[in-house]
Amino acid sequence: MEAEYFTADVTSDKPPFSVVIPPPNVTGNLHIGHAYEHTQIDIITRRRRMQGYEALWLPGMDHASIAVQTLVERQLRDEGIDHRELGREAFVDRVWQWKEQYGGAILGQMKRLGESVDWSRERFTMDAGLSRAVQTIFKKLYDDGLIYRAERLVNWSPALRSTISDIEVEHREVDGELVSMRYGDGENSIVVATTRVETMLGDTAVAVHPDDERYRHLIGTEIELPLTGRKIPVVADEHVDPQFGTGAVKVTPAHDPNDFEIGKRHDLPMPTIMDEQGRIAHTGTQFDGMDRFEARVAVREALREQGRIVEEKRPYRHSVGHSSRSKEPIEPRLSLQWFVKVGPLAKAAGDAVRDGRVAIHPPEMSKRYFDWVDNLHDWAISRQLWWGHRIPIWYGPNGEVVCVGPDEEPPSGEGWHQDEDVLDTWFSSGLWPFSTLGWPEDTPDLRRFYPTSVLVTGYDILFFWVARMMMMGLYAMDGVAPFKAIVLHGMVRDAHGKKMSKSAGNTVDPLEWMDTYGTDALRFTLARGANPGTDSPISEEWVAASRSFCTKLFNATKFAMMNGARVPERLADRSELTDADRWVLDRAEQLVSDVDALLEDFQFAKATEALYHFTWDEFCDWYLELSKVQLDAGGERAERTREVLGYVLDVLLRLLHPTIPFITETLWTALTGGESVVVAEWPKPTGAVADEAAAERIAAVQKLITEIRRFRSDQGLKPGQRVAAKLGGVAELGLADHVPAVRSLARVTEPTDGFTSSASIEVGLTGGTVSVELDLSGAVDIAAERKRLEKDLAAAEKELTGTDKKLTNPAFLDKAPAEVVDKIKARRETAQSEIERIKARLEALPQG
RNA sequence: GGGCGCAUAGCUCAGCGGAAGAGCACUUGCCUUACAAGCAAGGGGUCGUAGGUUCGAACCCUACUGCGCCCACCA
Repeated sequence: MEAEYFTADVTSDKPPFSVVIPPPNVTGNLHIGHAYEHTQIDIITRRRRMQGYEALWLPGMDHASIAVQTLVERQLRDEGIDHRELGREAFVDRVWQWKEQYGGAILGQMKRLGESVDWSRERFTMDAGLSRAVQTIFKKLYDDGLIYRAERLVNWSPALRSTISDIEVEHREVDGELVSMRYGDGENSIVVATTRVETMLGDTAVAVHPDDERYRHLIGTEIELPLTGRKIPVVADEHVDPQFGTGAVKVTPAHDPNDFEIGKRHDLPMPTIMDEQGRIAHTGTQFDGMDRFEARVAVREALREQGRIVEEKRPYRHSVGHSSRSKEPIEPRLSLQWFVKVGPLAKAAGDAVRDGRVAIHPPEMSKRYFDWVDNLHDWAISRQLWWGHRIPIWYGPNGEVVCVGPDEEPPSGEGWHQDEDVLDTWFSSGLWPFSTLGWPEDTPDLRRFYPTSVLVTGYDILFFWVARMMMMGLYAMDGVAPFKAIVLHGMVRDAHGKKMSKSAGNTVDPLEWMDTYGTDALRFTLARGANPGTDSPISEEWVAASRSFCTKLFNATKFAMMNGARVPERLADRSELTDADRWVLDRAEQLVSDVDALLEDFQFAKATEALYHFTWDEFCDWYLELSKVQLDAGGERAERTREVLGYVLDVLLRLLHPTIPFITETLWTALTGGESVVVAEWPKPTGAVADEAAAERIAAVQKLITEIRRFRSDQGLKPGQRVAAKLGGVAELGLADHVPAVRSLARVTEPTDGFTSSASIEVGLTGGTVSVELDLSGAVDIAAERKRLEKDLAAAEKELTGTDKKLTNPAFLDKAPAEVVDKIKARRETAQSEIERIKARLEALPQG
């Protein structure tokens, strides 16, 4: 157990900080999506810990009971065992075996991601403690009249032989058929249409609109229902749209939601004509025992033989609800189920976000949330499964119904039995933020960590889980919402933004990448793609690039330490530091405040990007190179440089630690001699005022060096080849101190006695021009030089035209803010002088 | 049927009213004493189309086109 990661040093006065983390995949695999999510959570938590908060995770597992049950059923089937014959208790044992088998693997994988969690078994769901929480909340809801039992039409999954909830139904467009058929005969006949012909066996009426003249004479009469010999009434109902189809609707109350409502209004019988596996049953016809799809064909052909088929449209494209777990079309089925009355719960859940007590990141996602909680149907919570929390209701021999609380003895004796159903998996998952903290007991954890600080999860689970936790939390915890912030991320996609799926073959195994490139490289890649609320593509190439970054960081630290870098007690006075020192310190200062603000706002991608660019483009490419010159100078200068190197690296490694914990731990402890960067202090801005003048001089040096390098490259000089050069105008611009740096980085040496200027370049800087004369001691590539100058000239002329156009526009001068006008004016002047300079150079060039 | 989002360099994405950006890929030259998993230099975009607002639009508005997602009990 890695307790030191989150329980050690709990001595600060910082408020507690807790995070709810979603569970890994029930199959036991660490999916790349989980690596993505857990990386974000770990970044948040590690930063908080460095800031001195007492940070706690509430890890979850096994919440998806239907999926677990399906998996174990499949496993049993592979062994040739029908789980129904196994019996309930033996089945539950199997599930526990399954958990033992896969649970451990998941823990190992999480640890490799660098996560620091108490994975002790007590925190896992389905344990006694959590069952107690489930029982307590059920009883409370029951006593408050928010749980009721009713016969309703529910979504039935014939494959699972269980109810599923509304949100577990996926609507998909499928090619079906629309069959119109005649009921009754002659004058007393009506044509109705359906996509599910087999349901006609359960029809108990035909409905028409009350004002529909075509059918007025039939209302109240009875017509014959084919194949069954039954007589069914024609009823008038407002629900029927006279414009649609024939204006007449067959009514199957037990197998269609609309028809159920019509059936209730007209007090129609509601025969169920299918069994729990979706086979026709109890109709007394030859179709009994047929599967529903088989029956669809058989019934249609039987009607055709009787000449009752009037019209067929095939294919007929329409939307059909499918079970999100087992993928087959769901069947509306009439059955007795337990429901939660969600009205007051959903209202509270909506209000908590509406009035700002809970913030959703990114805020655009709030609308989806409101649409959902504001239009919620009552929640069917009973499931006809064996794995899950059983409904704590006992039935007595004389029709008694008793809800048993956690400290109550269930009634025993002849004829008493517990409800066979288990609760919807989201019922217990909704309790997560407080049941994991020991609720219903009044524990120290609960007092300290509820409400939790932040929930990080995918937007795909907003309705399933987030909204449930909101409802349950607010209800159980006296109106205190379970978290202060909800951070929604997108899905990890492949390199081309395609959804990852096993069938598309574009899934990735994060463990393989971790082995090849390192865990930090994977984490860095995932963090770099983590823009709130949007999907994130990932590819192996990008993980490789992240590994390069880690290597770069390693080498930079190695270089600094080889040269004696050390973290100073306190930095030397600014007057003892060079422009380069001041510049890099100011940049680091800026980085601290940028990264801190971005992480505070859960902008992982931007924070990671800022760290990447500072490390590579500023620290490595410029400061390390400049520091070589300063180190060569020796003495105090070198000593100060070692301190700046140490200081900046220390800050940088601490800033990077939440994202790439492993390499930063190694480098930071080596550099500082500190115990562990995990418990190091999170960098804070020092409040130092940036030295603008130093920054400007460094920018000038960078430009000068780049221009010389560009010239060298154009002239085909090898990077290592040193060339004598005279630098003119340096002192006038206050850059005299930087000459050694320019010479070192641009690889130009002091002119010697035989110096002959064979080429020269001029670099325009703010405040003046530096001229560089080079002794190439050989032919100068005049064509290349001309080409380059012409390109620069074209750019400058374009700039002049653009700025001129603005400055000659009176409306612009009149209406644009003064600072914008000044900026454009300055740009125009620069362009003007550039053009003159380049033109002079071109004229001076020998003809070639 | 309702709602939301996205169209910017070859690919993946930032930028969201005042000079078109990054990473990868690409071209050229380099084993320059931290790093070839590297260094240096460079090429590449009328910011989906058409209108409008504005001194000024990738950015705001309208329409259109093409993608993607969510929600939904019309036979």
